[in-house]
Amino acid sequence: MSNWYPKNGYVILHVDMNSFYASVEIAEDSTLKGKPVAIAGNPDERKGIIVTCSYEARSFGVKTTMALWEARKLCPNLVVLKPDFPKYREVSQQIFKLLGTYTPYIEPVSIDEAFMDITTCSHIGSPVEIANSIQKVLLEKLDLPCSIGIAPNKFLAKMASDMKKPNGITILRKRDIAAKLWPLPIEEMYGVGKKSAEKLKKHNIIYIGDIAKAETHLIKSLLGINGEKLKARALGNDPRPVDPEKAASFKSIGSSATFPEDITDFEELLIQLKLLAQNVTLRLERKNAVSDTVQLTIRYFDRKTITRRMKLPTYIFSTEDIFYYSELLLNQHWNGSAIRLLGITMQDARSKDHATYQLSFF
DNA sequence: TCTGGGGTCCTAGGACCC
DNA sequence: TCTGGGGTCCTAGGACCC
Repeated sequence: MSNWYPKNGYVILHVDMNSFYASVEIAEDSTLKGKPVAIAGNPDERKGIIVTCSYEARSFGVKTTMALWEARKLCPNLVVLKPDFPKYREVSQQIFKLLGTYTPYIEPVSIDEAFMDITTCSHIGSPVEIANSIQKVLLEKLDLPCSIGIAPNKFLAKMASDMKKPNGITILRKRDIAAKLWPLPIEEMYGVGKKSAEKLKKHNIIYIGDIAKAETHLIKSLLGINGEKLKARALGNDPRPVDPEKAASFKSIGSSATFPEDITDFEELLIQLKLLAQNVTLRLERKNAVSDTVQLTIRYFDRKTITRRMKLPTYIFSTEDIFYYSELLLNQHWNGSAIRLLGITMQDARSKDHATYQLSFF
């Protein structure tokens, strides 16, 4: 059993850190161990929400995206911390470095998640032995727990890592699908959100197994191309390779902010817009990127949200340029109502090196 | 006392060209 | 003398994920 390696297939791991931000804080401050800990954006603001929380906090019913005041009501002793993203990014790098000692075929999915293709790692050990070793190393060196899924493709590995938390290792072979995957409600399937679940339920598609068995034309008419993909995955098929190149790639880079109070004053909006432009510049610099499409997001007091974008004839990257064009967009499209959130996103971003030809015309 | 911030991918309509 | 079909670019918005 522990020597499971398919003759003509891949072995993919999905490594998922458990309540990552909270775990990083607890690893750093041992007095937090065993306490209900939550990371919340704007801990002092009324609009703060729970970003992550420890399993102790979860036992009180505290959940991700829950309003902070609501979480405090459920768990009066909740320890609430501000997120420290630079710290999490750094720990994340240490994690990926450790994962890199097993194989170079690693695709980071987010700050705390990665796929690993260990098909050619049989000299290190069986998949389960490798997963055990990874868990042990991350726990010993960084004091961080993770769950790992082992499967013949990315989708199944992802679903598997979700099945045992925290500290789980789950194998999901093709032959396990009917017993382990199909009984799950569709909401738990990666790629099925609230909207899709609603549509599917109207047609009596309740469990992942129902997606697998559904007529292709039905699922396609309901969800389009994504529906076809979902059906294939529910049947255990996912051709996507683990792509280490993805780590360095990017398509858009942006920054947005929800204000403590809605803003109606134009001068105040400009001040906020400038701050966003500065932030976007920093992010572009970090990736050595430029872009020729500026997108402004406006969320009004009633949460109605619009996006307006502008394609430019040249690449830009300076705060001045980004501010100039986003102000233009704001001027053109603001309807005058109170604004709750502003965001600037540079679309179609690319590395400066790839864009030097166009830039050289300046 | 409602609901953050960072992204990706897909769709769909209109303009324009051949 | 009533109107094809394909391709690409641009824009806006929706769904989803962590």
